[in-house]
Amino acid sequence: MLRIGKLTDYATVVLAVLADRPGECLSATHVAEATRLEVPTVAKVLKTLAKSGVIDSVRGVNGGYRLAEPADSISVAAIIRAMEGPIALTECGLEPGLCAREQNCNLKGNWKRIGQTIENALESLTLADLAAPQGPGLRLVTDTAPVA
Amino acid sequence: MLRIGKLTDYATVVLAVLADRPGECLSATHVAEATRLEVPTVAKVLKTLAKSGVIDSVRGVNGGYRLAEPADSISVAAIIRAMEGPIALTECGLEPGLCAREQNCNLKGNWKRIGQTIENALESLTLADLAAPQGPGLRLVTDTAPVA
DNA sequence: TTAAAATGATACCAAATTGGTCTTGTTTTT
DNA sequence: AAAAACAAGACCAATTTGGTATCATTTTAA
Repeated sequence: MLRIGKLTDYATVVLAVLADRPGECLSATHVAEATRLEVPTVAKVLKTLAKSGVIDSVRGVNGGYRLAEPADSISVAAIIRAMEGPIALTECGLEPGLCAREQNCNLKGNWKRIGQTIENALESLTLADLAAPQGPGLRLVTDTAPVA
Repeated sequence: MLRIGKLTDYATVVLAVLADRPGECLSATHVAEATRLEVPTVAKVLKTLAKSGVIDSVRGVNGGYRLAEPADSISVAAIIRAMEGPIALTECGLEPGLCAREQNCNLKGNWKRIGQTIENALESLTLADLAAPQGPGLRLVTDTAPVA
């Protein structure tokens, strides 16, 4: 199963809550109650998202977190990147030197392209689309330019 | 990093070798030498691929493995499915009942759609494309119908 | 008929990743 | 000054995964 981590899944749920109350500052505790997730887990997710700039954090009493941008400006790709790092299916697609027989391997470049294509698909899908109950215009525009 | 297992990566390398000699029956040992991978690992990959019908196996002396279909008929999606099972990014996208708050979660359906979109993208890419050194027409046609 | 070559099946171990929790420190408001 | 909330990092446990070894079965060829 081509997969992402559970925390990334949680991240979308958490972000959906924030998207529901634009501008408001919600504490980790509040989000945990809304999502039925454990507080420490939610806190971890929120911190990770804040570190990469997807959400803003406000410290002190009545502090909390809020979206850094409107929900329709936050791409699913950005969320996944925030939680999991660069999007690539194989290590080969990331950095050279990890694969022992890199020079004889004619597949590496193609894996990279596949990853980029998927990333493009996720780039054009936003948090607003995800949060919408059965979002009407959930359209995925993917890679367009032939990768020659 | 949105990822697939190492064995799936190996599978593409292994299949590329088989694609290079259409019709010929290559033993696990031979493929291992060609790919510089360990024999037991290659054997495991080949067996998995054979079980799901991507390649055919021939037992006995001079036996081995060969592609079940022409390389341009074997999709990357089929390879990934053979090695990893159903393509889905989250458990929610697979079977209901795994998520505690499934009924209050408005994201589930959308995750499933994202997974299907990616699967479509991988469906239209074949082993022949992967094996081609710098394949000219590496085009990915993805989900087309708006997911309303 | 027998031996060798090859796959089939299974079990097992070790290591890496991940999910989850806890503790301590810092900031800001009241 | 105290309380509320985030920040940072250490830590542990469990699942998964990669990799290896063992034994059985099939088929060809001498």
